[in-house]
Amino acid sequence: MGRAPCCDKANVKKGPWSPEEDAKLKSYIDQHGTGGNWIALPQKIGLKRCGKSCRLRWLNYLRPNIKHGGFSEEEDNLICSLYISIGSRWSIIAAQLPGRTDNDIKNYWNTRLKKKLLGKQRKEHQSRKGKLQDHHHQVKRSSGNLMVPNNNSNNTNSSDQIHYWPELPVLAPIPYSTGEQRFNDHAAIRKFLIKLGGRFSQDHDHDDVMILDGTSSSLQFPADQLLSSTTPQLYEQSSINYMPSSSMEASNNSIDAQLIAQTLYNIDGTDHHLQVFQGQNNLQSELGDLVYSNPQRIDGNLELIYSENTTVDNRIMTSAASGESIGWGDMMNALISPPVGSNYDHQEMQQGMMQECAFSNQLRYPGMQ
DNA sequence: AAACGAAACAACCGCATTTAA
DNA sequence: ATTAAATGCGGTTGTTTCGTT
Repeated sequence: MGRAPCCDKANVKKGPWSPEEDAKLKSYIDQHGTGGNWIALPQKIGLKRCGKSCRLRWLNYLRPNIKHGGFSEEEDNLICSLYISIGSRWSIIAAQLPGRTDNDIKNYWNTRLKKKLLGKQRKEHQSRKGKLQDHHHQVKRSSGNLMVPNNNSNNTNSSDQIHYWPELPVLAPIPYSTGEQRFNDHAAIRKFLIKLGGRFSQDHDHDDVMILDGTSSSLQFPADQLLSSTTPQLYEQSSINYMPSSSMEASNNSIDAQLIAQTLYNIDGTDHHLQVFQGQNNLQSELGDLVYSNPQRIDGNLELIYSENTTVDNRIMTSAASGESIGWGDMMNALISPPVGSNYDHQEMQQGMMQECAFSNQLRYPGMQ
């Protein structure tokens, strides 16, 4: 048995909205609000529209302070950064961009932003391909631990650091340009992170305090998996206490929560973003320094995020280049697992990572195994 | 000027989640 | 606790606009 239809399909108008319909809907909602019932609303005001259609029209076009088009570089960066972190959760991404709707952002991503990034990426890919292969062989010969860059090297050119494990996308801080509340709001952060799978210590018996942007929410994430994989260790920094969870069941949602927390942390407009890199391996520190001392690198095009040597492997680039859509699963796999069939030595790479993480964890948690 | 294709935008559809009875 | 309705979301499709030939 199928689901009951939300409206009488035969009696509802479809297609573009006329100015009259818009006016009717807008004036009613302006005066009375939605009444908490979209399904009943069209009948009330004599619109032959499905309630869902009314809702969509209101949310995407009629409600006040909606912006269309003219995305700034700042917005581009934020969208890309969040997409990398949480995937195609457009409503969440939209919540970070005042005046933007999820539909708008989704369309913008699908029609322009993705191409813009991939165009850049492909150019980079071509120019670096030869360089990368040469250097990879060199490193493999000279070092047993790929995670540890040569400390003697003063070379901060990112193209010479690309042989190590991919860093997470890191963005220069983007100051909020409006007074609108986003994740500065305690309740919003809480709600959002709970939704993504984070837990608050008041719900459990913990006193761990994680502070995002000065907000003293108490959060805890089962983050073991990420700590032993690719994520920079954000959580133990001076403003954030991370306690590794005893659970090994780090869900995707928890990973999402961490990633977006990190993303938001990185872009929250304060200067403590540099702490993200403390306690990490030298490479990540250097990359952090590099990024923040050289915002041009990522300004407007996010080359770091999509450079072929860092986060996105050939599987994605191939599918993207051929016009296929890139799924979040693919993206995550590319971030968390090494590229299969690439030039990287998978096991060697992972082993190096594990060693490096164990070492840095030992430094940070001397008493812990 | 017409035809065509690509890009951009608007809206729909179906599924998942939330809410209320 | 259960269930149906309402809502929200993301993927997809349809339509319009723009640029090129």
